[in-house]
Amino acid sequence: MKRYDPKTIEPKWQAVWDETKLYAAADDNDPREKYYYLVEFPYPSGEGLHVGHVLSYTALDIMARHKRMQGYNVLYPMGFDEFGLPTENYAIKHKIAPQAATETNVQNYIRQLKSLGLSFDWDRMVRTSDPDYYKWTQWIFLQLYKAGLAYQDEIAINWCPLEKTGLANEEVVDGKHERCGTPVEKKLLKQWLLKITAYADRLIEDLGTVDYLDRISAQQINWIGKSEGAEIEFRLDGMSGDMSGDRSVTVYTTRPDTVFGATFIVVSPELAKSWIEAGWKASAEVAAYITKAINTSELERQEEKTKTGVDTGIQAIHPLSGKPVPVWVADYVLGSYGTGAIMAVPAHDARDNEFARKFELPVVPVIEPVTGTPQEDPEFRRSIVAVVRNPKTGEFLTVKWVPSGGGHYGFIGGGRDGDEDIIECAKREILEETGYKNIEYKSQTLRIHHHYYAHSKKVARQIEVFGVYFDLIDDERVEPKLEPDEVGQFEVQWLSQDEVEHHITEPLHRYVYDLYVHGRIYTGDGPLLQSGEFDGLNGDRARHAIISALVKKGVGRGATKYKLRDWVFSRQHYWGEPIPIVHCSKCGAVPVPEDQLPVELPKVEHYEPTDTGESPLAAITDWVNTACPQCDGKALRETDTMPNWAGSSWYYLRYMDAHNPQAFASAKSLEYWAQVDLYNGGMEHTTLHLLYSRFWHKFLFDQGLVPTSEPYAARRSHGMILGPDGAKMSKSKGNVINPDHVVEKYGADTIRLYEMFMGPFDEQKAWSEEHLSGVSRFIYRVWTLAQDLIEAPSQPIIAEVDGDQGAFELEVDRLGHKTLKKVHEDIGAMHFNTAVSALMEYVNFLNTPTTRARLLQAESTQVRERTVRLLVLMVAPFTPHLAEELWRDLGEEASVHAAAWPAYDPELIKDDLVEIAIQVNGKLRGAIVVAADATEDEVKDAAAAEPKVAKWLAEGKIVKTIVVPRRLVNFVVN
RNA sequence: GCGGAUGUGGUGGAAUGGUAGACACGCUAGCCUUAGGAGCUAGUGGGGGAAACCCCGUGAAGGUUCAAGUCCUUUCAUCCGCACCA
Repeated sequence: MKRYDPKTIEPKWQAVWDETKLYAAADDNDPREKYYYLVEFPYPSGEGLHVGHVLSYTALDIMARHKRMQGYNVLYPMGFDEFGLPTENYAIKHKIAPQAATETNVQNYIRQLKSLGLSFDWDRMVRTSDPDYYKWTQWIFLQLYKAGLAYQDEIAINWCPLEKTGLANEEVVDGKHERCGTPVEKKLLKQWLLKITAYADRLIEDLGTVDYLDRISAQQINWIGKSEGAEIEFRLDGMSGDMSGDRSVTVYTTRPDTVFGATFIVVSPELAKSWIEAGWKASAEVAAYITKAINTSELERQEEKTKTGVDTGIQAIHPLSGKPVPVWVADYVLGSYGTGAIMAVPAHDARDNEFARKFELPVVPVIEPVTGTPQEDPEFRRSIVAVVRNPKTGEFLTVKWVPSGGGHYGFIGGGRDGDEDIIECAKREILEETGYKNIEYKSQTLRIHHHYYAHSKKVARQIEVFGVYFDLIDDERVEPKLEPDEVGQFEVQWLSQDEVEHHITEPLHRYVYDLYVHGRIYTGDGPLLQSGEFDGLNGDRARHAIISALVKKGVGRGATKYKLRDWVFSRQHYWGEPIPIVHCSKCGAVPVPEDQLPVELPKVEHYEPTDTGESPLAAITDWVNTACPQCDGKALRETDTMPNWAGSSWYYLRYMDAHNPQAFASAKSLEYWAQVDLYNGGMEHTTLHLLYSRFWHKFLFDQGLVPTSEPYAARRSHGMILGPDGAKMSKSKGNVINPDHVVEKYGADTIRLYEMFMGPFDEQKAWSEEHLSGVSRFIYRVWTLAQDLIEAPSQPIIAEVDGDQGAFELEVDRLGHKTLKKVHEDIGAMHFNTAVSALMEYVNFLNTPTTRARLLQAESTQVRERTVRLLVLMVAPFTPHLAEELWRDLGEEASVHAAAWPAYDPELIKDDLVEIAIQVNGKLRGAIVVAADATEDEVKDAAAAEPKVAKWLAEGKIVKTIVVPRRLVNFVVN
C-alpha cells in the first residue's frame, strides 16, 4: 500500500492548484450565485503566521470549499495590511527600508499560507502600501474631507511617548497604548479627525440589519455609549468676581425623574477652571483643588480610592423646587463627558451617595423601590417583612418553608390590614410565627412595591410592603399561634450573615436585607415621592413629565450623549499613507486634486519619529515644498500620515475588483459582490477596525458609491488559542506554537483538522499536542481505509462474511448519508468540531473488522466504490491534500475540489427500526426497538410489555402516558 | 458598577425540553509485532452489588413540566469588554 506522506503530496497539490488557478473567483458576469467569505488580512510582522490565523483561515476555507463544491461563485481573498509601526520600528533598528522589510515578511506569509492549502484567490491580493491601492485610500479621505467629515482641530489628544505618535481613543486601553503598553499622555496638537460621531446613531441602529455575534454588537453599542436623558440648568448664586453673561450651570442626567433628589451640584475641575478663566474669584482652597485635579492624569484619578472634592461656596437654585443647593467641585465628574457637571442624587446613585456620605450632604429619596417581576392582572395586598437580628450572635431570624411550600428560606412576613400600624403588624407576625416576644424596634423602610406570582394559590400579586428591622432582646418565647394552613409548613431558624446571603434569594427579602446590612441604594425605576406634582409617576412617564415641565420653564431639554469621540486620524510617522492635503499660506488647507493621486510616500534615509510632534516627512524639504493646487503659490504638504486602520477600512471592496485603475472598484463589481456574506476576525478589532470600516462604508453608501449600507452581512469571531499551559501565547512565556513546525511534523491537513476539532470555533481553548496526535491518527486511518478500499480488487479476500448483502449495503449507505447530512449542516453552522466527530464515527464504523472485510469482498464492489468516493468528498473541505490524492487514486482526472458536493438522500436518513427509551415517572427503566412507523398505541403496548418496565408499572396505576414519536415513552404511575 | 459569555468525567468537549457524557485525549487490562510516540480488542462519571440491577450525578438553591444540562428566578465562580460616562 502507498504510504501516507504529507510532505510529498501537500506541496505537489499546492503547486497544481496554484498553476491551474483552481480557486480564482469568476468575475461579475458569472451567472452563478455569489458568496463572499472574508477573513481579516494579516499585518505582515516578522514573526510570521500565528496558530490563531490558521484557525480563522481554515474555518472559512472549509466553508468556501463547501460552497464552491455546491456550485457557488465563491470569493475568498487574501491580502496584507502593510502600514504600521512595528515595521517602521524594525526598519529603524535594522536600517533597512520599511518597503523592503514588508516585502520580505509578505513573501514569508504567502509561503506559509500556501503551505496550509488555503484556497485563497491570489489573483485578487491587495496590499495596503502599494501606491495603486493607497491612491484610493487617499481618494476616499478626500471625499470625506469634501463632505466635511474630515477636519483639523487643535485638541489635547492621547499621545504615546514611546512611539511618539497620536492615538485614537480606541487605541487607548486602561490608560495605556494598546499595542506597546506605554502610559498615554495628553498632548495638544493640531490633528486631523474624522467625524465618526455623525454616524453614531446609525452605527447602533443598523446592527439590527446585520447578523453579528451578540457579544460583538453589544460591545459596539457599549463603546458608542449612547445615553438619553436631559440637560437641566441651575441658576447660580453667590459667585464672586465678574463673570460675564448668565450665571448658571447646565448638568446632564439620564435620570431627570430623580431631579427632586438632587441635593447638590458637582462640577468637573475642567469646567471650574473655565469659570476661573471667565473671571470667577474662587477661594484659594478651591483654586488649589482645581489645579491639582487637572494636573492628575485620568489613570491616577481612577486609582484614587476615595472621592475628593471641595465646596465652592456657590449656591445653585433648583429649577423646579426653587431651593438652593450647594455647588461642589470634584474630580469624579469628568470634563469630557456630558456637560462636565452633574446634579448629584445621593439617594439613587452610588457615586453621589459615596460623596454625600463622606462630606455629610443630605440624602433625599425620591423613588419608591420596586422589586420582583410585574405580572398580569395582579391582586393587591399590603404586607410587612420583618428582619430580626440577634445582636449577640449576629444571626438573623428566618423561616424555612417545607418543599411543598416553596422550600426556600425567608424572613418573617405577613399581610397587613389597611389601617394597621406597620410596627405593630410586624411584631404581631413575629410573635405568631416564631413566638419571640421581646424585641426592640430599630427602623423601617420606605414603601416597597413587590410583584410576584404565588404558585401555591395560582395568583399574581402586587404588594405594598414595608421592611421593619428589630433587634432581639432575649430568648423568651411563647407558643406560636399559627393559621391552620401554616401549621407544619415551616420551621424557624437562625442564620448567620453568610448563610442569609447564600440562602435568601427571593428579590424582596433580599432587597430588604441588603438595604439594612449593606446600605444598598435603589437605582431602579419606581413611583416618585417627595417630588411635588410628579409624585406617583413612574419611570419613562415621570421622565417625560419632568422634561416637559423643564422645557416649559425654559430651564432644560431632552438630550442624548455618546461616549464615542471623533476618530483622531493623524499619525506623526513615516510608514503610513500621506494625507493628501497641501497647506497654502493664502488658500489654507487645499485637497490634492484627484488626478494627482496618489501622493506617494517619498523614499527617505531616516524614519525616526521626532520629539516635536512633527512627522519625519517634515524633514524632506523637496517633498514638503510644493505648489498650491489652487493659486500655484508656495505651499507645504501635510506631513502627518494616516493611522494603520485606514487601509483596512475599505480593503474588502478592493477585492471585488482588485486591479481597477479607474475606480476603487467598478459599479458592476460592487453590485455583483455587494456585501461580504461572512466576515471572521478577532474580538480585539470590534471597536477598532470593525467600527471604522462600518463608518467608512456608510459614508460611501451615502455618497452613492456602494450599493449597501453595511459592509458585512455577518460577523463571527474565533476563540483565542492559548498555549499548552493555558496562558495566552507570548514570546516571553515561551509557549508560542509556530504553525510551520506543526506543518513540518504532521502536515497541513493535520493542523487544519486539529484546529477544527479542538472545540467550539468561537470559544477559547488551549493547544494540546496529545489531542493533536489523536487527529493525526484519524487522518492516518482515513488514508489506510481509503487505500485499502481503492486497492480492493487486487487484494486477496481474507474472509468471507455471511449475511444479507442488501441489508449490509443499506446499513453502510445509511450511515454515510447521515454523516453527510451532519457534516453538511455543521459546516454551515460553523460547528466544525462536531462535523469532524461525525466523520470519525463514520470511519470507525467502516473500520470495524466485519464491515471492512465485507466491503473488500467482490460482491461489494459497487457499495465499496460509492462509499470511498463519499468519504473522500466529505473530507475534501477539511483535508484538501489528502482528499485530492485519494480522489486521483480513484482514477479521477479533475480536482476533487471542483467536484460536486453530494446531496444526502432523505430516504436513507430514515431508519426502519428505532430505539425507544422507556421511562416510568421520568426515570429511565428500559428500551425497546420498534418499527419507525409504529403507531402510538403499538409503541405504548410494546413498551408496557417490556419486562423491566412491567416491573415498575406494577407498582401503581398508569395515570398518563406520554409518547414522543421515535424517541421515548413515559408512563406516569402512582 | 454596567454589558457579554461560560460553568457537564482525570482532560478537550457532545447532547431540536425527551436514553447526560457522542467524538477525542489520557488511563487500565489483554493481544500482536519487523520493539513504535505503531496497530488491534475490551474497559473507563461516582457509589452499592457476585450478578441482575439499584441509587446518585451537568457550580448552588428554588420554580415550571409527564420529563430540565437545556426554560424561568435568585445566587456563586471564572473569563472578556467598558468604566467615577452621571
